[in-house]
Amino acid sequence: MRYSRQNKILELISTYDIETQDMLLKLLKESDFEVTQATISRDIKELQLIKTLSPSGKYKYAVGNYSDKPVTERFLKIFRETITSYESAENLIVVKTLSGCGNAAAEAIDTMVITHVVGTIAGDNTFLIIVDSKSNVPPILEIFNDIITMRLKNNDR
Amino acid sequence: MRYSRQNKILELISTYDIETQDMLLKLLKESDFEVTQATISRDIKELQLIKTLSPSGKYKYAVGNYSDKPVTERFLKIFRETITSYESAENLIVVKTLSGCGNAAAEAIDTMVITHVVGTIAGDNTFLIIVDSKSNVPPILEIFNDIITMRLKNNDR
DNA sequence: TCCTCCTTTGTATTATTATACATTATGTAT
DNA sequence: ATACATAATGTATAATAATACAAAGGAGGA
Repeated sequence: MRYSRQNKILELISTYDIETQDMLLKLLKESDFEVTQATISRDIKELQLIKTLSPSGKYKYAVGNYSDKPVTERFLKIFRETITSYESAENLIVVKTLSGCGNAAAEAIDTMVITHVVGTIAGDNTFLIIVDSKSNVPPILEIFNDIITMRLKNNDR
Repeated sequence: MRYSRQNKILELISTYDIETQDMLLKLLKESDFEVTQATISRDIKELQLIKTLSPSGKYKYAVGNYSDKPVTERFLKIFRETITSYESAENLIVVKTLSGCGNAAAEAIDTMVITHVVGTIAGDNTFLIIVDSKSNVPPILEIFNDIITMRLKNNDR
C-alpha cells in the first residue's frame, strides 16, 4: 500500500503544482488513498522530495537529487573535490573553487611546493597562483590535469 | 545589507548542516547579522534554497539547482546596487563596492560568465577581475557601463 | 493459536516556516 | 530640505510540516 501511494505521489507532483501536503492529501483522497498529513510528511521525506519555487513564485513539491560530499580530506582530495576550473592569464593561474574553499585549496597548492610557483593568494571561491614566468605555466597546468584525471594518485609522491 | 547577508547564508549552508531557519538565525547572529526568522525565510525563498536530506537522515538546507534566469537577474541587481566605482590597471579591473559586499558582487560577476574574464578575487569592499589580456579590458568596462546605465536590461541575454 | 518482533499509520502536538500587515530605512525628485 | 515612492525588515500570527508516542496490522515460529 505504501509504495503504490508513494508512486501516486510522484505521479501527482509531476502533474500538478502542489503547494502543500494538505493539497496532496486531498488529491490522494480522490485516488482513494486515505491517509493523514503525518504519513504524507513521512512519504515526502522518504522520497526525498523538496519544496522548490515554481515559476509563478509559489512553492511546490518536486523530486530532488541532491548528493552531499564532505570536503575534509587530504589535499589532493581537496583539490579534486573543491576546484571547479582553472585558467591561465599571462604568468597567473586563476583557480576557481567551491564557495568558501579558496583558502583550503590554495594551502593545498602551497603544500605541494611546485617549482616556479612564486606564491598564492586566496579569496573565498577563487585563488591566484603567481608563476615566475609565463613560459612556466603550461607544465603546472599539466600537473593539475594529472591530479584531476587521477593520473596522479594520492600516494604517488 | 541584504546581499552580504545572503552571501553569508550561502557560505553557512555550505559549511554546516543547517536544519532550521532558527539555527541559521543563530549562526548569522554570530557573524553580526541581526535579523529575524521572517527575513531569513524571505532570503531562503529568494536564494531558492531547498531543504534536502543530509546523509544522516536529517533535513538540511542546500542550494537548489533550478533555472538560472532569475539568478542572473539577481546578480545584475546586486551589481547595480553594490558597486561604487571601478578602474582598470593592465589586465586587471579593480572594483570597489559597498562595505561587506565584495564577495557578493564578485560572485555576481562570476555567475555572469563574461568572456575574457578569467576570474575574480574578492575582499571586503573591493574585488579584482582578472582579464585574459589588457586589450580585452575596455569592452568589459563597456558592459559594466551598460549595466549601470540600464542599457543592459535584466532579460537581454 | 498465541507470542514476539517489525513495519506502517494515526493522533495529538510541537516545531517550523510563510506571510499579512505595520514600520522603518533608503532613495529620488521637486 | 520636504514630500513621495520604494524596498527592506520586524511583529505577530496563520499556515504548514515534522515527530513522539500509541495503536494497529502483519509475518513467522513454537
